[in-house]
Amino acid sequence: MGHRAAKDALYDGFAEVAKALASGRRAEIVDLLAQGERSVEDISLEIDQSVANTSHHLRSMARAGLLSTRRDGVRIYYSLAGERVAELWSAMRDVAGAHVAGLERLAGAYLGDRDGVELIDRKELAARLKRREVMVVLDVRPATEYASGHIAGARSVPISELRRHLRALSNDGDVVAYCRGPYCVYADEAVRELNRRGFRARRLIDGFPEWKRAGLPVAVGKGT
Amino acid sequence: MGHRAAKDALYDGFAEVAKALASGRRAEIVDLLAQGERSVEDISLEIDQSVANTSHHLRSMARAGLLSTRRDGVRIYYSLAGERVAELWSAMRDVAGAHVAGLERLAGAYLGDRDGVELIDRKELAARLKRREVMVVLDVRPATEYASGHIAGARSVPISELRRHLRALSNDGDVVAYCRGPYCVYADEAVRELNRRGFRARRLIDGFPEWKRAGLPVAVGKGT
DNA sequence: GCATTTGTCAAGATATCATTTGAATACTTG
DNA sequence: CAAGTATTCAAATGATATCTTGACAAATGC
Repeated sequence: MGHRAAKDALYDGFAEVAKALASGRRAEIVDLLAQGERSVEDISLEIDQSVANTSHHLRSMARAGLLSTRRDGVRIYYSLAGERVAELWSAMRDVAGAHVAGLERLAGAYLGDRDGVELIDRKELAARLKRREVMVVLDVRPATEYASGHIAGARSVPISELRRHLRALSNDGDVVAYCRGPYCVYADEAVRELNRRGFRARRLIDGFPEWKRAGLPVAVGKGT
Repeated sequence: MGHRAAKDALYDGFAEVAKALASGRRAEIVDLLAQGERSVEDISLEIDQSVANTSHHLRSMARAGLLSTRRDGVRIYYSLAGERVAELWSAMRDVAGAHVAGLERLAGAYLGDRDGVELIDRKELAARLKRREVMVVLDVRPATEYASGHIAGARSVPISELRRHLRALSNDGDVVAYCRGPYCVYADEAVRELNRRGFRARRLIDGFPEWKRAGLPVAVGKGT
């Protein structure tokens, strides 16, 4: 094999990783797994695809080194193969967000009108938590995701159960909601609902994976 | 457009970025541009493709937000569209290196036997430079890449001119060679040649872009 | 103006490839 | 062995990516 052929082959090898991510459905899977491990069936429900098709996508990403698996009884759990994969996904999302023509339009179509949703960044939230300000932080992801890791001090209030919890929320102090990441709808919905009910609510600008990767305080388990 | 359709469209948008990187030749281009901007013809020579085909690859990556352009007279210079793109490439390379089956074999075929090439990591080299130890740092990339940015204190000795410079190198103290990145051959070749001539030579484990991104001291210009 | 240099575009040849579905198969547990 | 879960297979579908060739465009300099 000549020098050029060897170089081409090597870079084709790198490109395998990009190929594995070059599909919207697989991007959804990676985004989901950034929250923690999930079973095949679980994933297939979340991305609205058949189990067979989902399995196919998962296998091919695992072959490319993006995912790893763990068997527990009759179930197989997939997760990201490492920290670096999460960073790869985050970089890809940022690059797309910064430059891809029309991505803003697509995000708008999915997330709805974001004008009414006030944002708070990681740094400010972290500082406020550290100063122990009076403030409620709501993790509006499904309970299992909360259990496998959440912002230290946050309460689990899945978006589907937000209304039930509204009564118990005190109306003084701010409310901050967060979910899976910058393009996740749950926190937007929560903030809009809370604002309608008279709370001063904001959403964290991104989500839990970014918080954790920044080395900020996290907790694990079902909590209270 | 339904909720599901909107979500799919958004994630297809993210996947565009991966698609743009999902080819070995385009990966080579990004790796090259991580060293600094280059003209179309220059790039086409480096990746051994026709100008037309190279232009095509460049345009499609620019559309995906990975590259930006600048015109200077009759030439057009392409460069990475931002820091985040360099990070994306680096994450992709690392994930591939850590997991892709057979990548090691491919790297071996391209780089040759690496057993004889001793490595030094960024941290150690930075510490030694800071302590002002007696040591020669050689930038063995082409001179233009050196000029557009290099490790502070390094000397430009393109691999093609290494032999001519050997005589002038003092034989006490260590020699460290570096080039474009972890999979670049130049530094390997330099270290092997230097070892044959009786120097104690090592290669920096990655390359200049990683050094710069780590916030370590860099310099710009032709130097001495 | 006109030739030169450099890059882009359009069309086409070629060779595959990716996605999805449904049925069959494997693996683990009880 | 039966039930539940995941993978694989075969096949249909509908493209898609890469590269080449040749024509065109934009800037420069004579």
